[in-house]
Amino acid sequence: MRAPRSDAPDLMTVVTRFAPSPTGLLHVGGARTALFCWLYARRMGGKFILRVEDTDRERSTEEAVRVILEGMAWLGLDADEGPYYQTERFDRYGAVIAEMLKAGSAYHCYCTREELDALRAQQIARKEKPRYTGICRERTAPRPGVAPVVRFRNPQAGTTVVEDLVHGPVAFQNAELDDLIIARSDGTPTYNFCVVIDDMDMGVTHVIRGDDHLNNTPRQMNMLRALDATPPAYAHVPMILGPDGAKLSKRHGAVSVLQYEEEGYLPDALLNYLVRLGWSHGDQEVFTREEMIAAFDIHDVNKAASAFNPEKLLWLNQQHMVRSPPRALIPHLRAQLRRLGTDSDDEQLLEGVIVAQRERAKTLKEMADNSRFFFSDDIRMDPKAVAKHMTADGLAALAEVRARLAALKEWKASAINDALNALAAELQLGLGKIAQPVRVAVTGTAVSPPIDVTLALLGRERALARLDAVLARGAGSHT
RNA sequence: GCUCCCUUCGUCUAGAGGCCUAGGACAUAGCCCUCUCAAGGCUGUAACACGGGUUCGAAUCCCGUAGGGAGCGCCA
Repeated sequence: MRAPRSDAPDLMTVVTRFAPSPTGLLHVGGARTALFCWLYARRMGGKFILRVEDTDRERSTEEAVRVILEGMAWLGLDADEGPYYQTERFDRYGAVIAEMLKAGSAYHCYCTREELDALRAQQIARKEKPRYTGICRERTAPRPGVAPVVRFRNPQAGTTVVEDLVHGPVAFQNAELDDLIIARSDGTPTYNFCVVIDDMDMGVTHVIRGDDHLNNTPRQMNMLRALDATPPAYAHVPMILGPDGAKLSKRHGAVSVLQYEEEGYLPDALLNYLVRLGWSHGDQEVFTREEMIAAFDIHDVNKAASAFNPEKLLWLNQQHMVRSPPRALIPHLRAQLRRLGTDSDDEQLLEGVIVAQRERAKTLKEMADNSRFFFSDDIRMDPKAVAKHMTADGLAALAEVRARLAALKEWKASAINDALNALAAELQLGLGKIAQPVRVAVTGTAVSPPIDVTLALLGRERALARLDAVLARGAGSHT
């Protein structure tokens, strides 16, 4: 019944845990809390536990559990233990409650919901803090016809100080804390109690969680002390606000982290963004996973809430795309291509496209969008680009380009570049006068990677075929 | 209402009494580079919430004020 940790205080290895309740999605706020827990455990060579807080059977769903697990997996936040489920530990909670009842640190309360509601209403009317006044604290006899709840007997005097790792010491008067319910009238244990028992049983040394739990902490510490256990270290990290500084909403980030996968973000980029929200390491902005682990310290986390900035996330995502080995991006690009109804298993082409496009796209989705013409011959011609560049002059240049390119011995970017430049010089035109019609002809748009690179990647056959198609059409329209 | 928390450029942050004429990054403006679009380089605009103290000296320490947030459930 003791916290394992207190048996071996000298073997104080760090144990953290992420404990989401499966009543909603894993959004960026939760993901950041999970990240901090994970990072701190990794940094300290400790253990990271995943625990699902599903005591509220009404609101918990299996779907939510799945989404949370998938989100954690996508982010690469691997747990050393778990997932544990609180619903599988009800026997244990029941045993502890029985013990506390016997020891007198908990008691039965026979007040009905109606009575409690009325009490609360009165207190609010009197502009008092709504709280349980301890009506049943000294009651010894049961009240017929009422199934009791169990309340924790909180100390009424003194002060409880939370030595918070991010906030510093925070003092609470015990008199401000009322006797919270630890078991409902149907016997099921409540959240604040389960957390305490789980953290104790699992040997959690560092509770890293959202700011919103700071007020719960003194009660949890008091329960731990009533159980003769030493409270863990606490770190309450601030919440994430929407870009407008208001509470995070669906519009801007209160969506599943898996949404970011769909939109073409790299997990490491999202993690990088999240870790820099409320934490910094000198002037460094871009971190690999390893660098984050090496540099992270929970003590350096800021106290203030911070606003989510999608633009910076975008920038970071590009930084990560540019810095990671191109081949590593292949599966990601292919996943996005499939969403567009194409695909390719030509690794050389894929890698070439990634290198050519990574500086021109903020996300992999955008990269795929901009790269369709590399993978599908069914290209859409942008009417504006056609109107602007497929002029009589443009078509004339195109015909000449076609001839020169067809004569090329070697189909590679440098040779193509030389040929185009030579032609431009001969015709006394800027390279743009030639490159743009070619670009429109082979890509359908006025925007693409450098024309030599684009043609080289496309390959001789496909490039010439596309030029021919446009020339045929162009000739037709002039007759 | 009560308790607790928070407050540096638009945003993320650096800053632990003199190094601050407040630094970096995103965004933004201009210039350079340039076959398009980007990327990149350079330059610029832009902040210590307010008021009192303490001190030779305060973004940094103390006290108030204002504004924001959280908690106060048989929710988690």
